[in-house]
Parts: sequence; C-alpha cells; structure tokens
Amino acid sequence: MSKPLKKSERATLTAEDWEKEALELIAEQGVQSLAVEPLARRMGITKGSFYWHFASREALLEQALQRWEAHDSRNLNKALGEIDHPRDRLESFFRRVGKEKLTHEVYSELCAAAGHPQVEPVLERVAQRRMAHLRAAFEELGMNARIARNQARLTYSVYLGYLQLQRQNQTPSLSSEEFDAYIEHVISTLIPS
Amino acid sequence: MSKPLKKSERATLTAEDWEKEALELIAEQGVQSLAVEPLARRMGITKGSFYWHFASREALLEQALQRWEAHDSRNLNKALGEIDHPRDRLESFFRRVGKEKLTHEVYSELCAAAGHPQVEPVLERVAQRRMAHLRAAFEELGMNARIARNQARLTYSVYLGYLQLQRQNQTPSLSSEEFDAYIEHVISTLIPS
DNA sequence: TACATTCCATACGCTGGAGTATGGTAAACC
DNA sequence: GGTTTACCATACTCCAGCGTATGGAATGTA
Repeated sequence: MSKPLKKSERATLTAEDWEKEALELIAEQGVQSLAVEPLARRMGITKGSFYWHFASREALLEQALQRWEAHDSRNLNKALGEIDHPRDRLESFFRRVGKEKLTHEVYSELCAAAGHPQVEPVLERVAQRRMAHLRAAFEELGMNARIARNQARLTYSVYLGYLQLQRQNQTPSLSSEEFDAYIEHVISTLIPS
Repeated sequence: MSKPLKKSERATLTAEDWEKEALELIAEQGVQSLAVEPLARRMGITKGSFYWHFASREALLEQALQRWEAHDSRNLNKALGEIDHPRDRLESFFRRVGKEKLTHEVYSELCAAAGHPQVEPVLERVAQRRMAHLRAAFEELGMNARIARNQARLTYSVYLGYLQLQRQNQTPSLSSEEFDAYIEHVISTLIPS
C-alpha cells in the first residue's frame, strides 16, 4: 500500500476514485442510475477519463461491487468477531443498522436491484456470510442446528424487512424513542435471554 | 359497465388489456422494464395502439398500479376478513405467500422499485393497510396497543424480508418440507399461543 | 531537449425508448 | 351506401446514454 502519490496532491483521478464515487451514487440513487456520463459530470470531468480507467460501465460496476463486498466482509468480522458473548453479538447486529451509513445504504440499494446479473451473486454471498454468523451465535446460545438455522433466517429477514420499510420511509427516525422501543421489542422476541 | 362487446369476440384491445399485460410484465421483469414499445411487441401490436389508449407511459403505470392496489385491497379483506380467530388470521397471512402468485410477484417488484415517485405512495398505503390488519389481530390476542404495533411491524418485516430473500433465490421451494418447517418456526415465534 | 506515458477533452456514431403525425381499415351508425 | 368513429400501422423527431477515435496537455525519462 505504498501509494506513490508524490507531493503533487494527486491532481489526477484513479480507478479507486471512480469506484468510490460510483458506490456513493448507488447509495443515493440506486444501481440503475449508475451511468458513466452522469457520474463523470458529478465528478466534474468527462467520460474521456472514465474509458481510460475502465473498459465499460459493466466493468466499473463489477469492481465497485467487489470493493464494497470486501469492505463489508471485513466489517462483519471486525464488528462481530470481537464480541465474546453471542447475545451481545446479536444485539450489536441490530444496533449497528444506524452506523456505517454508506455501506448500509449501498446494501439497501443492492437489495432493490436483486435480479441484476452482476448484483445477484454478491447479494447471495453477503446474505450467506451474515446468516452464518447469526446461526453460529444462536447455536452458542444453545439452539440446535436446525432451529438455529431457521432463527438466523428469520432474524435476517427482519433486518431485510427493516431495510425495505426504510426505503419506503416507513420507519421511525433512528434517534427517536419509538425506534429504540422497536429495537427492544425485536431483540426481546428474537434473542433468547 | 354494460360492456357492449357484441358477438365479435373483441378483436380489438382495451385499456384494461394493456394494464393487465403491464402488470404481468412488471411481475416478470420489474417496474423499470415497463416500456411501451417492448410491451407492444409482447402483445403483437405496435405503439400506435398504445397512444390511442393512454396519454403516456406514466399514465399506463399509474392506472396499472391503481388496478393492482384495488385488487390487493379487496384480496386482503376477503382473505382475512372472513377468518374469525385472530390466530388463524395471522397463520393465514403467512401461508398465503404462495397463493395469488401474480399479485405477490407484482408486489415484490414494487418493493424493489421503492423510491419511484409513482410506486412509493402505493407501497406506503399497502403496508399501512396490511399492518393495520396485523395490529388488530395481535390486539385481539391480548396485546396492548403499543406492543401490538411493534409486533405488527416486526411481523410485516419478516414478510418483506422473505420477499427479498425470494428475489435473491435464497428461500427454500414453497413445497419443500424445509419451507414448512420454517413457516412453523416463524409462526411459533411470532404468534402467541 | 526529445520523447513517451498518463490522463483527460471533444467530437463523433450507434442504439433504444418516448412521443407525434398521419394515414389506413373495419365496424357502427344513419 | 356513405360517413363517422374506434383502433392500429408506419414513419418520423428527439433525447440520453454507450462506446470509439483522436488530439492535447502534463509529467516523467533518456
């Protein structure tokens, strides 16, 4: 990671810059809005630059998704790997919905774009990874494998459903006491004490 | 509504035909795929016809959504209004996921298109209506208003999350025993006995 | 200084969908 | 039987995004 970068403040763009900007655009407007000319305009540049860094729009999306997935994967391990007690891990799972805003927003938009050939496999892997963590936690809490599996699926569905309601502007604001009450409710019905 | 319709078997198309075909297309490929020329091709006709029946693509979508929402609303009352015991109503809510296939698929795609200005208000109303039913059922089961409200939101989230997983091909097939086991699990954790 | 490489701008051509204009045809009406 | 009305085909224009071609400027390198 030596990043040459000289003293000249990086006047020029890199592929990484494009990928990150692409992810922000996805977070704001969804996958289908990722178009190279609008993206270039947004960055105050023209597509002449883009096609130097990428072969196509498809390639950009591919790499951006890859970057996001890697980041999300690291995140998952960092966030849930350091918490000892499984109950705390599960609680943390829900309470983290507010944090890592960009990552969550991207994921939400990716969910909305399920069916897209490039997005689908990413969604599949991410859901598997996350549900595996949930399942492990539930097993540590004493559930047998079969039940833990269903409980993990159920729990993850609650999370996905929450994201959906959020996209429809039908969730209480994250800092309201209504939100807190709901989270409490969810935790108490899904996590054995 | 006398429907002239003569004996001549309706060789010609009506606005209703376009709306229904539009809903089928949405169910198959999503809202963004609803374009007039492809739709016309699919119906073995040209857009000359379309623009006689509708002012714009937007108008078609509007009327199709309206038709769908009305149908769904009738459905909800018919399905849940005739079941006496609230517990049975709730069970029926989950078990109905397989039936009314077209309606559910359309809804799933509408969820994927939340954020679309014409779709959003529909989603909002539908979710409200459905959650209101759930809330009422939970209240009849003895929950106080506040808890029933959260339980309804939670239950509906589970449903939405299931639709999301379904869009990602991550749900067991509807006729497998794994599916049945999951449904059982969901019911037993969400519905008080 | 001469040259190469990197990065970007500009100007194209191509495609697909939106909407319009206009003409045609068959059934309905008088 | 002639005319109107309902429905559809054809042929356009317009626009936005994709991808290409090519040239120019800046920076490094011999």
